[in-house]
Amino acid sequence: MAYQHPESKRAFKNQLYEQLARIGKALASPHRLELLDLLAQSERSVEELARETTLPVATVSQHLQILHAARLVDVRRRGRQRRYRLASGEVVRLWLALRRTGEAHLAELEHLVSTWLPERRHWPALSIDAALELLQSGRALLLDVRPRDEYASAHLPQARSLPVAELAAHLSELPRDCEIIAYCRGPYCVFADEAVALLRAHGFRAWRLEVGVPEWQERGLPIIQAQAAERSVL
Amino acid sequence: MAYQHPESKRAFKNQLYEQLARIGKALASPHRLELLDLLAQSERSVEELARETTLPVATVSQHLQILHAARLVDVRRRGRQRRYRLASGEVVRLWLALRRTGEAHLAELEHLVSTWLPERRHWPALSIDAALELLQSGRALLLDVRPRDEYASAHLPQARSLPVAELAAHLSELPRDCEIIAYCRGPYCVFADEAVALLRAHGFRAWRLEVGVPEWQERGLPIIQAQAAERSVL
DNA sequence: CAATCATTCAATTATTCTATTGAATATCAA
DNA sequence: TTGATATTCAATAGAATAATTGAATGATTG
Repeated sequence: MAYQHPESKRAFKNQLYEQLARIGKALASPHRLELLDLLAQSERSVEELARETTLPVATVSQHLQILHAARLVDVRRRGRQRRYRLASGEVVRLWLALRRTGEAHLAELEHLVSTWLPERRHWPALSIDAALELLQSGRALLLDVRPRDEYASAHLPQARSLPVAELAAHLSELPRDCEIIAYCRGPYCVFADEAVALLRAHGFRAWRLEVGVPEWQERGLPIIQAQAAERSVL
Repeated sequence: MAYQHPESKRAFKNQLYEQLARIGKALASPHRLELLDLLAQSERSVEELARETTLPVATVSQHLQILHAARLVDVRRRGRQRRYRLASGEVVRLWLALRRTGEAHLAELEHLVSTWLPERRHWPALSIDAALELLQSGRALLLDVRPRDEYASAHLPQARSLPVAELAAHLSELPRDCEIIAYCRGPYCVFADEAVALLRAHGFRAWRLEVGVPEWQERGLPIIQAQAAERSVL
C-alpha cells in the first residue's frame, strides 16, 4: 500500500533533499563554478586548471574532489595526469541554467560587464540565428579564437582554429571581402572581444558571436567533437 | 580597446563568479531546496511553508531571506501575510536542472525511491506523451490530487481537482469505463501514488503521471494559470 | 631502481553557515 | 487603541567549509 505515515514521509523528504543538496553545496563556491565553466569547454588536468584560475594546485585538487563527490565531474588517468571533465551534458545544462538565472535576476552581472567590457557597446554581438544566416549564405568566415586544445575537444561546424594569441601573426591570411565571426568560450570570455578589436583595428569586418560551444550545443545544433578514442582512451 | 592586462581579467572573473556563487550558495541547503520545490507549485506564506516542511517559522523566514538575497524568490504582501514565489521561470528551470543532474548521477536517489516508494514497481508511471495520447483520444480522466490552492494556482488542461485527502469520499463520482490518470507535484511527491493505490484497491484503472505542472510547462505544453489579478493583487 | 612529475592527503586556522530562542515589529480587526 | 496574528530580527553556540602549508603517494622515465 502506498499510504505512509506523515513521519516517514518526512524522513523520505529529508533524505531526498539532503541528496540533492550535495549538488547545491558543490555549486556554492565561486572557484568551483569557474572550474565547471572551464570544464564545459574541454577536459583538463589539475595543473591546467590551476594555471587558468591562478589558484594553488592543492586548492584546485580539493575543489575538484568536492565536485567529484557530488558527481558533477569524472576523472580519468592520462599518463601521470588526472584529467577531469564534466560528468555529462546534464551538468552543462545545470551550469547554463544557473548562469541564466543570474543574468535574469542579478543586476550586478550587467554592471560588471558594462564596467569591464565597455567596448561591447560599440558592436552588438551576433545571435546564433544571425550567425547561422551569415554562414549559410557563405558571406562569413567563422573563427574559433580559443586555445587549440579546446578547439580540438569540440568546436562549431565550419570553424577554423585561430587562437587570439596567434591572431596578429596571421592577419594576412584572412579575407577582407566577407564578414569574420569570432567566438570563444561564451558570453563572459574576452577572447572574442580581443579578436574583434584587433581585426577591426586592421580594417576587417569582424563580429563577436555571443555564445560558445556549450550554448550552441544546448540549442540542439551540431558540433564537431573529438573522437571517443581521443577523449577517453586508457 | 579590448586588450586587458591579465590581472584585471582576473579581477573581472573573480567578481563574475562571486556573483554567480550567490545563487550556488542559495542552493546549498536541503531546506532551501525543499522550499524552492514547494514554491514551484504555487506561492505560499511563511507559515504555510513552515507547516509543510515541519520547520520553525523563524527558520523558514531566514532561509527565505537567503533565497531572496540571491534573487531566486520574490515577496509580496497579502493582508498580514508575506507571500513568497519563485522569481521567474528561469528559477524553475534551474531547480529542474539540478534535480535532473541528481537523477542522472546520484545513485542514492534511485535507492531512496525504491526504498520508500516500493509500490512504484507494480505500475509504471505514464510519460507525458503516453498521457497526452490517452487524454486526446478521450479514453482517460485527468485528476489533480494536490491541495486545492495549488490547483488554483496552476494546473494541467482538462484536469479536475480532487485532493487525495478527499478522494475516498468521492469515489462514487469517478468513471469505471475509462483510465484515470492522477498527477501531483512531481516525481518525488507521493500524493499520486496514494491516489493510484486507493483507486486500484477499489477496482479503478488508475495510473500515475510521472511529472507535475513545472515539468509539463517546461516541455512547452500549455497550462491553466491563475489570473494575474489573483496572483499579484495588492 | 632512482628521480621526476602530477596529484592528493593531512593538519591547522580562520571564516562562514546553521538552527534555536525569545524579543521586536508591523498589520489588521475589534 | 488594543489584541491577535504573521513575520522578522538579534544573539548565540555549534557545525561545516575554505585556504594554506608541507609531506606523502603513485605513475612514468631514464
